[in-house]
Amino acid sequence: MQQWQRTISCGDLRIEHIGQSVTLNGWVQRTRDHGGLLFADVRDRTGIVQVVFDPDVNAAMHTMSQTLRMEFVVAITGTVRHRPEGASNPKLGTGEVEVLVTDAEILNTCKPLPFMLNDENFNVDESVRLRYRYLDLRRPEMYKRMEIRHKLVNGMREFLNKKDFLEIETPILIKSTPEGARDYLVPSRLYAGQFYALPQSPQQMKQLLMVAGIERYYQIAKCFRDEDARSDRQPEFTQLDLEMSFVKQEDIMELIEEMALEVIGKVTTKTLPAPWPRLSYDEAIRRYGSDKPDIRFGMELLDLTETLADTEAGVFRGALDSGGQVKAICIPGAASYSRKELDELTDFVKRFGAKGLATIQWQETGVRSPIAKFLKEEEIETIKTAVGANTGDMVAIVAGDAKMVANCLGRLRVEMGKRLKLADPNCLAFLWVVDFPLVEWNADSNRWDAMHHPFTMPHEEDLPMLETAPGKVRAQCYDIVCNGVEWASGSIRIHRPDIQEKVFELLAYTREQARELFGHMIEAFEFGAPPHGGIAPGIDRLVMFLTDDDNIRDVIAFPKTTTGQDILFGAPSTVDEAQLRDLSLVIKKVVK
RNA sequence: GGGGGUGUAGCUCAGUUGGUUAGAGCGCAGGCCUGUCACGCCUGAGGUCGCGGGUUCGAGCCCCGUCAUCCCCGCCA
Repeated sequence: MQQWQRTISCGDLRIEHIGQSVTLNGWVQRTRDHGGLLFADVRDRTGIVQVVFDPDVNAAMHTMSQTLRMEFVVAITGTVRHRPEGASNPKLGTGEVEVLVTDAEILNTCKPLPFMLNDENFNVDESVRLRYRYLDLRRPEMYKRMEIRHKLVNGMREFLNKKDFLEIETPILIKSTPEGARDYLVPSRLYAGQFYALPQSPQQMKQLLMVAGIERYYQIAKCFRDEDARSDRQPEFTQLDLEMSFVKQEDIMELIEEMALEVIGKVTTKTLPAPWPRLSYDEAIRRYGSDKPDIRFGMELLDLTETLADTEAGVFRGALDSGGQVKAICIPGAASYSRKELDELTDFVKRFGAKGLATIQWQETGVRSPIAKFLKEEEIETIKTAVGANTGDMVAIVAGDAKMVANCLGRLRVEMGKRLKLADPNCLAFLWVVDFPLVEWNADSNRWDAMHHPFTMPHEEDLPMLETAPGKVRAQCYDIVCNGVEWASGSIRIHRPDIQEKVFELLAYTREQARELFGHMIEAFEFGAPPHGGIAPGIDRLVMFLTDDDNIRDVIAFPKTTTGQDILFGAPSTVDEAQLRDLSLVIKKVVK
């Protein structure tokens, strides 16, 4: 074949091309050899089209076609024609037409595959897929994920460029600050015993860019955190990192909401309720038991503390007397749950610190409850009224420390929402969670910890409480949550050295410690730092929302396993002793 | 750091109470077939039952350890 480059993509072929001679490039998805005619499905990234090798048209090509195997790389030249009556394939976009091959060339062969790329019920162990990721990514479902990801990132860039943002790269080798997550460390060759760290986020750099007068910055930023992975968490992930000067919280929130609605709206058919609701942290915890509530369904937490204020039931009395709470969710239709199912739910909440799960089931035949003997009949009725339960429903009650109660019932609510399919899968329910506490008491280390990070600006009107009631100080901090998952986190930063100093003091940093860790930041703020703030939405998670994936690895081209390894490349790996010597690292025992 | 699931052919899986030569579908190899599209039909090759140890006359199956992977808790400012 003289000229093998494509003239059209496989997936684009339609009736309007009938009669044209075309050249296709792609991979052989499958062949169907009928002895005479041989059909082959040719795939490129746009789709699949059937080509026909007919011995009466080109005997040599027909003979050659019998050597074709799955995933051979081919160039096909032929005439587009209508498929015969009754032979069209409605499953393919190109199903009305086919290409009658006049010439063809095998551009490359392919070994027998380690797994089938085109199984209808694709179900291959992930480690096999990752080992051969370049094959896995050939599958149209994977290609679509990469394409959606690209479109989202591209949309964000276009939107922000239009709004006069500058995209600026920040370094990957930076200084380690032992705050928050564990740092990935990179040994320095020139300075024995010293290390760079990979950024957990470009947080400090982008703030310095604001001091530098950039005013509007963004970056599609890789972030690194050396912590254990999860199905929705990788040690290496991507954020849209963004920072603005001379703005207030409201400005950033409006901008990001506008961006998200515009960019996401272009690539999804899911419903995007707008404007996004706003919930204070306190309200989110109170109603949903979580600072990242899924608001696609109700089943909100109900406070029984008042209802049971005078109860003599030991389980509740103890919690109330020690200043705790009694809260509940009402689960519709759960009155029929068996003992086994209830035990399972009890085990579920116990994982999050609950001592137990008190249940009351209102069945047709009467009330069924393991705690009935501790409660007066009218108390059970009061509870029923308080939670609005009907016959057929069940109330699940957790008592104890407020934080634990919220967490347990919040998790139980999400779990039951899943089981009962209460959430609309075609809805992207974004919302803002605002007014986070600035700091949180850490009982283990007996000190206040920053809830967001130590550069977060308190609410102006709460500043006086920094010294008197730090736990009540609200931060100018705002998260975006979607369908129960944290998507973005942002804040207005402290730009005044005096406030920053007070916060460091509150966080129990000595002047020396603060200088040592954040001296460069403190100093920078002394040189005319403008008021500024920003936000950082997660790219991987956004793609997951749109592709309905619950596995973050599926939206990343080359992800790590849950155990932090790269199966394709074999990372991490041991290195030459010479390399270690260069880095002044002596490994006494090589750990596999 | 902890809890749980999985590991048998290239892939997906079955494998009875511990008992002869470990099976199926797909893929692969050879053959037949001119309208299939998960083409069909015939034949064949293909196994360190994750690895190591133990119990037993005998282990894919039971016990101990270990490795890999997945899910979760801790952790993730």
